[in-house]
Amino acid sequence: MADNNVLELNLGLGNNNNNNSNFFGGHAHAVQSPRQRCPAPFLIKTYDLLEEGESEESKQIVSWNAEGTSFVVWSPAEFSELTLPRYFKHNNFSSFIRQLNTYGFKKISSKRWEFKHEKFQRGCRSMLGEITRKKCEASVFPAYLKSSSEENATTSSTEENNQQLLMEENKNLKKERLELQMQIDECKALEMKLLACLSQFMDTHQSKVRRLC
Amino acid sequence: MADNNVLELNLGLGNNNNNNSNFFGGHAHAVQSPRQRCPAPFLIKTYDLLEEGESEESKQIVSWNAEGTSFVVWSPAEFSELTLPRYFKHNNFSSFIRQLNTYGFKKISSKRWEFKHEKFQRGCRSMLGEITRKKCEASVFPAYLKSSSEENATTSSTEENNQQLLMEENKNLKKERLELQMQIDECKALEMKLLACLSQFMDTHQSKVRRLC
DNA sequence: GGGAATATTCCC
DNA sequence: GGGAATATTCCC
Repeated sequence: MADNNVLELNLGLGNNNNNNSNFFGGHAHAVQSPRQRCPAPFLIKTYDLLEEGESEESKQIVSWNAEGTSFVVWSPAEFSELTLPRYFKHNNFSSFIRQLNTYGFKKISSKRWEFKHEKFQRGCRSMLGEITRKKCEASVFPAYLKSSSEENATTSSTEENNQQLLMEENKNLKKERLELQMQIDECKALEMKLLACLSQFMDTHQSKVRRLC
Repeated sequence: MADNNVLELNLGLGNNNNNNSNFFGGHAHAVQSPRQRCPAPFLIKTYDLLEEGESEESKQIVSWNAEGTSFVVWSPAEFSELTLPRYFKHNNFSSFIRQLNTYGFKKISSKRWEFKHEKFQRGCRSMLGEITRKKCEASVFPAYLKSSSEENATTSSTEENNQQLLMEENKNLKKERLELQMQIDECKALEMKLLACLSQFMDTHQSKVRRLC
């Protein structure tokens, strides 16, 4: 067990940095409070990759837009071949896009590979912590309760409403769990009785037959 | 959308093969019938890596045991540095171990890094399809509920944090409900069998006694 | 775009 | 060893 760690190599061979947690002294998955978290590795890497691209040549591959409110991948081919593997464990443009979608970025041009997220802007590294991964759950919230845009300021009434519904459902689920558990206990008790009955019956039968013979 | 594919590069740059699905013409996550599936990429790579190691030098790094019923990583350091990155997207021995555990391999020696799985044996590539990933069964309460005081959340995010915890707990409760329901179904089925058994036994007994009297 | 599977990481 | 988060892949 402890041996694993001894044997682990940190060669830092190349195309990625495995030491994200070192930088932020935190655990990527500690507690998921939506604000003020250390940003996800993906966001930091993407931000770094844009910051690094201050030379003219790299700007032809990927860069912020003029205002620094979105970014453009000018050359997806070079970006995939040269940039991605230096930051990630792959060179697939579509995997990069998948991550952008996961974190709520929007493609804002049909002509260019231009992506935007309210909290992802040049010079605002500290805002990255406010970008959260989309949850895959969603079944908890009825669709009609969801606000139309995720970027909206949270209307407190909706939120309270949601919370109340959640607590209600939660309470019911716990009650149901208790009932199910009791059902199981009953089932098991009955099972025992049946088995006892069967075994007793077999004994009786045996001796009765023996007596009769 | 379709453009993504056009723009994707398959450079085969180096440390990994992204084209598993090509070999098997199947989808890694198609239908999960327990038998006769195309094996998980991890299993194929690990098997390949052992098959490749027929030269004497690579046998000093990793090899099957004498009977071909388990395998040994003789040199974890070289294995991590040289072998792993040629098959996987990392060079961490512990990540490799994590995968072995996920697929149900057992460490069978305290002195060596020797691992065994009933369905993972030399010359039996076709058995790999019978090895399945372990399912992750979640406990109802998220781990982070156990530690009482977490990082100091701001008053505004406390509520959101709360909500997230609620959603998490909710999700887990639903999962547990399903499991309990299944337990009950099993219980009931067993009950039926026992009752049938009992009644049949009584019939037999009755007629036997009647005949004897 | 996003659902869902597998892979990798990090922690206990 | 395994839980759980993030990353990567593959498919619709």
